[in-house]
Amino acid sequence: MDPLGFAPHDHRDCKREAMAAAEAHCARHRLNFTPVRRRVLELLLGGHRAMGAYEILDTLRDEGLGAQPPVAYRALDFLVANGFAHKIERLNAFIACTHPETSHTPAFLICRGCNAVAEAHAEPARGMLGAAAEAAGFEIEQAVVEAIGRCPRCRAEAAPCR
Amino acid sequence: MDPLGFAPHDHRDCKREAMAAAEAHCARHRLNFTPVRRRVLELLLGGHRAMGAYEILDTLRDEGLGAQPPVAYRALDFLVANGFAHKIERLNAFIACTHPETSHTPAFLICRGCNAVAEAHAEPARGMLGAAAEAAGFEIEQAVVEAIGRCPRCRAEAAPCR
DNA sequence: CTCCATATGTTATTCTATAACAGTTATGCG
DNA sequence: CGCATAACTGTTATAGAATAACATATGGAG
Repeated sequence: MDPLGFAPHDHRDCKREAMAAAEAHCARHRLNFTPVRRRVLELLLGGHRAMGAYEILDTLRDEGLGAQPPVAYRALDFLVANGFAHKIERLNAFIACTHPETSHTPAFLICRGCNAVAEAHAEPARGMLGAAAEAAGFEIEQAVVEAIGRCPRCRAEAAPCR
Repeated sequence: MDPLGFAPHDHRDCKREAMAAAEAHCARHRLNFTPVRRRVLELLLGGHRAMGAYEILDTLRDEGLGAQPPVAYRALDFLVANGFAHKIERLNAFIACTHPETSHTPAFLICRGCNAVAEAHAEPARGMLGAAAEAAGFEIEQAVVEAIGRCPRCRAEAAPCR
């Protein structure tokens, strides 16, 4: 559980930009960017890692923004539905989207050492999977692509002499 | 929750073959294919669909093979670790592998209508994702690829006139 | 103002998963 | 054989993830 993206950068910048993008998107689409929703996105952006719903809920509770699970889940549902965050199925956790607005099929690189998560692009509907689906008569609407492995930092720690 | 593979076939056959393959693999690798493990694989093969750990546990309990969650989870862990079954992260459920022995990177087609799951091949480590990982210095060890959509049957039901 | 949609608050429950420890069986080795 | 050890099972307890159901508030649209 550490920085992220696997490359150091200014978190404040990406947080500020992402919040601004979310504000703009909500204004444009008449979406209700309420305090709870805003705060949850801030938490995800600030944590800059995959966070469990209950971890987020703890903070909301401390801040008087809601004490029960549905409060957190509703906000997370909103963020996911609007592309501001993604769910990492493998971790049962959520992470802020690092490039919203861009239409994308997200793929994730999950480090099994430090649980850091990087978001990448992938179009699984094309390529082998798409072909297999078509052959089976299956219509792909959405895809979960999550690679588990080791990030540069953890690889370096594990095998310093390589 | 229905048949599977999206194509009708003789379940008895695939069940018998898969059990035989598991027996052989365990014998060859000195793995302990105990009654609980055997029974859980049978259940997965017989159900021929993604099954929750607690659904399996219910049956084990009825049959006097174990009443507590760890019993089911341990057996499932064994089956997954040895390639006899896979976990469907999206459903928090487990499914028997339809072609064990073959080394493979499984990908799944999950129907959101009936929850049927078909197993396909995919090599996400190649292609776009592999390139992105390499660029990030990330070493992929394993990947979860799950496509959500509609199977032929559910597509037909939903849009009979298409 | 009233109705309706949207969002929040709360209770309760279900499902998923694992930690921790106790007992039991199987196996290998001296 | 007898013992040590590893592997497996049994059980208790708890943590974590998710949602159903219903109550309340709030903010427009007509």
